Amino acid sequence: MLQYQPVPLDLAFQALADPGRRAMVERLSLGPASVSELAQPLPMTLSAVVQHLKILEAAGLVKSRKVGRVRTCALEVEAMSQVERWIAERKRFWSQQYDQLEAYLAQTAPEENDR
Amino acid sequence: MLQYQPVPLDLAFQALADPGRRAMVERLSLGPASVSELAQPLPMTLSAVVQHLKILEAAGLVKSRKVGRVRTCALEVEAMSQVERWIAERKRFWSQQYDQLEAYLAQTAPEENDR
DNA sequence: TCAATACTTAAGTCAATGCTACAGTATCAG
DNA sequence: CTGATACTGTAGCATTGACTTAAGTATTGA
Repeated sequence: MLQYQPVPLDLAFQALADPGRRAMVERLSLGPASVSELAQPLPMTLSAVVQHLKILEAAGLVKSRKVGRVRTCALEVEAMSQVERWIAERKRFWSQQYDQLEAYLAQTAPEENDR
Repeated sequence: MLQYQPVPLDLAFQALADPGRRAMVERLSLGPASVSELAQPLPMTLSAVVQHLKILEAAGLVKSRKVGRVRTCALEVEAMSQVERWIAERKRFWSQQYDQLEAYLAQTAPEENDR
């Protein structure tokens, strides 16, 4: 548990940017599934699902194993946690104020406006 | 505090997928900044930064106000929280097991392997 | 052994993205 | 009033991304 050199969480954010991929993650959050099971509710070919799966795996968000002709996939919770942590840390700093923008502007110039 | 009609977090995830945009968010997590301040450390034109800013604002992650000729930007913590929450909820379900994939496979077929 | 199942891989297409250049438009300071 | 400052907006362009179709390769059940 020394250091996660975590495939820069760049890949994770990029992977989660796609709605189809997020749908796959949602499905996997309920438990492992085969590629076909992942594909079944999605409006795209199996081929496309396999491609998305590769992206999720490259991002470390999903892991899979093939047994016989079936590939079973599962969520990698740790990668999810990394993303979660990044957000939590950005929030920590300035998150006290109800509305930081107004507060900041009021502090320097009183009563000015534009958008 | 009735209901956040939250600009589908699709936009938020998409916005955070870009490294430049995440850099802007990181900067803003330290406190409000002008457009030029946001642009200064980034290897792109001001014009590009403004475009990224629009995407962040459309996603609800950033808010801005123009006073005089300076536009001041700040993080919208609530939108960040929504993203955080989505991840937390996906993690909740199956996250107990150390390695859910192996556990699941072991449960159905013992000792088989491929990748 | 043979057909069906469950992926896999490779092209190829088409739209969305991330930039840059360039041309403004409002302030602001002197 | 003038030149600098701080954006703003629009084209144009080179990539990247999300799919599809088509052609496999293992596995499995009868």
